[in-house]
Amino acid sequence: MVLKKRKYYGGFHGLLAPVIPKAPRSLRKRRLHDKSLEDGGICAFELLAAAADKLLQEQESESSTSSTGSKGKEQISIHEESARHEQLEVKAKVEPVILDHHDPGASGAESESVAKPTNLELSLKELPHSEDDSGSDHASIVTNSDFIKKVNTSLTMEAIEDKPGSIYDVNFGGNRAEIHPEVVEKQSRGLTSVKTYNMKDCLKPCVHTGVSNKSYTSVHFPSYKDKGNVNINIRDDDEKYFRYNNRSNTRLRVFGSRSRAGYRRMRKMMPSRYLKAARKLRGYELPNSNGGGVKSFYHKRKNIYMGERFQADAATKRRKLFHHSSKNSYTKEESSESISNVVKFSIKSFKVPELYVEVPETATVGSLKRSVMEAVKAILHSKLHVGVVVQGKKVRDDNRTLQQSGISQNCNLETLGFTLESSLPEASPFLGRGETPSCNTQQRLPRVPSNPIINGGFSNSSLEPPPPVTSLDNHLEKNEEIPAFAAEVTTQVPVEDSKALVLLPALNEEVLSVIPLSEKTTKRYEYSQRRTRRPFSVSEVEALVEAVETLGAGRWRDVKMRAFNDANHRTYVDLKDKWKTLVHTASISPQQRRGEPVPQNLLDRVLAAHAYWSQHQAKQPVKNVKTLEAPM
DNA sequence: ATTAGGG
DNA sequence: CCCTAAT
Repeated sequence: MVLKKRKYYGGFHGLLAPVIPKAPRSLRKRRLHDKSLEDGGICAFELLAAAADKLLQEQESESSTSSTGSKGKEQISIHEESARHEQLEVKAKVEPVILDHHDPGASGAESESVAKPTNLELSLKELPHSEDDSGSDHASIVTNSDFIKKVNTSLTMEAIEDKPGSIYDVNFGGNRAEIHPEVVEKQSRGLTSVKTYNMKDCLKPCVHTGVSNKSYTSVHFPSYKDKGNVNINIRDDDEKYFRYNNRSNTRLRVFGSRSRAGYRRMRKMMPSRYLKAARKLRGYELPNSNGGGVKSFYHKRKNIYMGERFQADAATKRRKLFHHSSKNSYTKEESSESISNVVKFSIKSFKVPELYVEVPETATVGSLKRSVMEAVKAILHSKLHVGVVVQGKKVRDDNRTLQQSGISQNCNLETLGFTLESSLPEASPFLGRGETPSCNTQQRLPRVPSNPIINGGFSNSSLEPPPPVTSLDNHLEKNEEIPAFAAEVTTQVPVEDSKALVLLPALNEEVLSVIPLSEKTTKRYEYSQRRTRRPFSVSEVEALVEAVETLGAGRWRDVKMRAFNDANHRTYVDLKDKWKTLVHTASISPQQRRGEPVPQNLLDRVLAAHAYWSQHQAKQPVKNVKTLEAPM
């Protein structure tokens, strides 16, 4: 309904908000010395980066050595030196089957399909224990793997199929292999530390053609600070993901699930309550519940032809739910024995606001690493706060009791949520670093405040800001379906009464590089941005007054059609509101009025019409317009 | 989808 | 303008 409403009159003008420069960059300047860097949180990311590097190096250096024997077998070993040190080593032996020919090549010499074993080794060392137990335990970075898929040195894992336990396409710097999740087994070797996971030896030549635009790589680092939990999830839009978890024990898990590609989109477009409903419908449960923190969404795409309202609406609703998108999984237990009911919460994980990393395909892993790092730092640098969300509403009053807040034994778990919110300075601080604008860093629809977007500090983005409508092309391969993601990253520019959808690249450069959701920034962008303000012009007021005089106050739908049928950005609700303000304006002294002054004669008419319709049954069908107009 | 009001 | 309850 609402959606419809917006669609109906929506148009997208409202979305045509000025591009808001978003991007804090100053943060990038901060170096590894930052305290936050030393936090576990950051290390986690480093791990990722390190892993990527390792993979790369291994791939490049190893030419044909099969260190572990079994050929055609992938192996990922995780060494757990000790829970204390949390030194982890992830080894992955992969026998690349084919090198992507199209690969511009990490090393041009390998442009042929060559089967070479690759030994991948990751060392996750010294996961720092955090000093404080505050909420910066988790950090999540979600990247659209499209950006790195074609990077020779990238590491990507994506589900090839949309079925549970389907095959994962693993790309280690150009070497591709497939992994069958269901075959992954854990082979614990002793209490000590080496746990090996064998992926079925199903390496198969896999030519990478095109890219699934639905792929997302998610790296999740739950609190490893104090608990040493580290999660690395790599999932695609279909919600499959690999996860490395070193909670109490090291585990590697592969999750496969039904397609939830749309879920993400849905989440962005729908009010949480709807999402919940959707989830329920599908009987889907967030992986989050087990600490994973990876959310998936089911989305029912709706036809949209006039985007403004639709998106605005969706975004808007979304925003309410999770203040900062940081959602968490937790469990609540009840105590039947307490004197006064006790509510126990077992929060298994927090998820920081999602971050989106957007980098050119040509970016290097190193760049990606830096980008991620920046993002993490941005978040961790700020103080984190915990928010409590009950039934989609944030409980701001810390003095309220749980009971008063609706958090009782009987409360539905689904209605309770915790969020981690960071209070980063302004986004601007993160901008900075004159980096080459990444070709397509774009802002999201004005109405859909973007998630933080991290613009990798890549320098070779030769891409020009894509022209309006084609901007999406940069993100999508021709035949690919336009993912919601891309759409959301698009910026629309207001066009008076235009129904055309105009997508523009964000203002160039100053493209934000890192926009972590933060108390402040998020507030501004939240999940949705309010429509750009568009004061009524005198002529509009005049039209409105005229319409109300004839139709009466209350028949806004008719007023809309009569006087603003072509003004897509004026909904009947807007007209109703405007009338309200007009009545108010007309009743106050001119000195108290603001904005473009409305001719007194119009205000007089407003008062007259208001008085008139207040006494008459406004809603009836057309009345004697004369009656009213004469007097006026 | 609209209307009516509060925020 | 946004958000919602109530139609």
